Amino acid sequence: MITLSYQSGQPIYEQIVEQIKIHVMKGYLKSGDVIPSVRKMALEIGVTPNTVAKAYQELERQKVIVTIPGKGTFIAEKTKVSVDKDKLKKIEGIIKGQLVELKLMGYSCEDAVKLVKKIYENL
Amino acid sequence: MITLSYQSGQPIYEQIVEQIKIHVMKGYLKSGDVIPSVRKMALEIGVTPNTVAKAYQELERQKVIVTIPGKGTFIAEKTKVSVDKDKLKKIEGIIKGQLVELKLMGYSCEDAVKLVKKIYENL
Amino acid sequence: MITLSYQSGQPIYEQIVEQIKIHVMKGYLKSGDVIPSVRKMALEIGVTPNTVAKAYQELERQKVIVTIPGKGTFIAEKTKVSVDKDKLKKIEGIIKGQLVELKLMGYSCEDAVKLVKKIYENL
Amino acid sequence: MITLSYQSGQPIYEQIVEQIKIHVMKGYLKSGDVIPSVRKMALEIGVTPNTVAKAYQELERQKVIVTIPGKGTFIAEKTKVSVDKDKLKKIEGIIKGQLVELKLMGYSCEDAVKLVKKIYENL
DNA sequence: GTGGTCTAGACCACG
DNA sequence: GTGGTCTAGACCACT
Repeated sequence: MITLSYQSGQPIYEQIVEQIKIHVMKGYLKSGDVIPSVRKMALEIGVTPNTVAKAYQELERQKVIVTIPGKGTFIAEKTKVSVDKDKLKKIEGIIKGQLVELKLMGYSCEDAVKLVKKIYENL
Repeated sequence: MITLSYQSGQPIYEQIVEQIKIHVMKGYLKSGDVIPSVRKMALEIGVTPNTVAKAYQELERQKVIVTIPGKGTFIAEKTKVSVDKDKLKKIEGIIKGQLVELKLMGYSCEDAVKLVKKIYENL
Repeated sequence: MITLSYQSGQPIYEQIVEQIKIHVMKGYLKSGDVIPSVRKMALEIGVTPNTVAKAYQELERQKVIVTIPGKGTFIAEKTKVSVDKDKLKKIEGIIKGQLVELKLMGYSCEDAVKLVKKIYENL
Repeated sequence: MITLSYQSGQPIYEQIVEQIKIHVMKGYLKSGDVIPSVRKMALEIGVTPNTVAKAYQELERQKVIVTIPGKGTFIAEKTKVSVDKDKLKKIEGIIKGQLVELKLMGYSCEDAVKLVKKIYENL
């Protein structure tokens, strides 16, 4: 369900968050589906429960999942995500940093766009 | 010359590195130009010399600048940057993370591409 | 594990880097082995954690070790080191300087070669 | 007479010292020959007189040259260089460091020896 | 003046 | 617990 990379530099909990979001986006996980408990998930992917808990907290904060105490954790109903200006700015900043690197590596605008398309379509 | 954001979470030294690279890319800084000494720059932007030194060392490692101890620091001659596979993978990973967020915010592939184009052209 | 010389003039962090590389080469440290945390190592050899951290970062840059923040630092899988032309030139320059000294001390080419062989075999 | 590299990392004054020693070794400069004054040399090679002065001081300390106040600076008579144990150890240490790098780059003992021979013969 | 190195101590995110 | 970053201040070698 989740595959982790310890070398990407990306925090483990973020990788969990991101991949669950992707699963939801792709439709592998739908509203109301149960997701494994913190402990089960921790065992499955070989990390400490702490890390999974942190990921779940973040997902809950983003209203992607809901935990019903005593029952379990479920995928939330789809809600329109409001476009948060601050968040968008942050995203742009991060992308900008990566585009700088690409440009220095000789990537033209078209090259970069092609790369982005490839990644997006693979989402 | 350099503007810092203490809220972005991005390390200061990385911000310095990135902005100098951008200045070079935009042509504001050319081969042979002197850049402020570690101390001067530190005073200007209000950080300790150590932090600036770390940024300069990173830039030197990437062959963007050349420092001659006792003389100063200069913009290096342009050299073709070899495409590092690992680095590219890392960049792709980061972009992927941001695209996920964008998609969740309702961005279509075209929207994302448009955003990327806008950012790239502003480089 | 590490023995430092404060008289050689060689930076502490370089000595750490070099000795860990030697340990890896000699097989005392193998892929996957843990090396002491920055703080532990710092205590052991009596320097500040910062200096050890600098050494570790350099080793990571050279792909000798892999560090997983929050978990620890490990010896990386062996990877073929690509021959860097600039680096080779630098090495030749340094060796040249030492050979000049040796020649002035009366060392013939054979003497020098014998010395090099002795050092290499002791690696 | 002297060619400098600002990128080798080797101090300028050391480069001057080394190259003059090489000239002497090769016989281009013989006992009693005059070498340019500090100022002349500084102009010729484009460094500050300070740097040349430092080099000359070092050469004098090593009895390679002698300055006769009011007359000029001359190549000293050849004197047998006594083998200084401390110095030898230092040289070995430096060579060792470079051999580590070479070994990591895949150089065998023979490769290293070949390199050393090439450099020595070019002295 | 320059950059390079080191110390001492702090805060933070991550697991 | 881990490593990453930053500050404040010091000393050194080099130009």
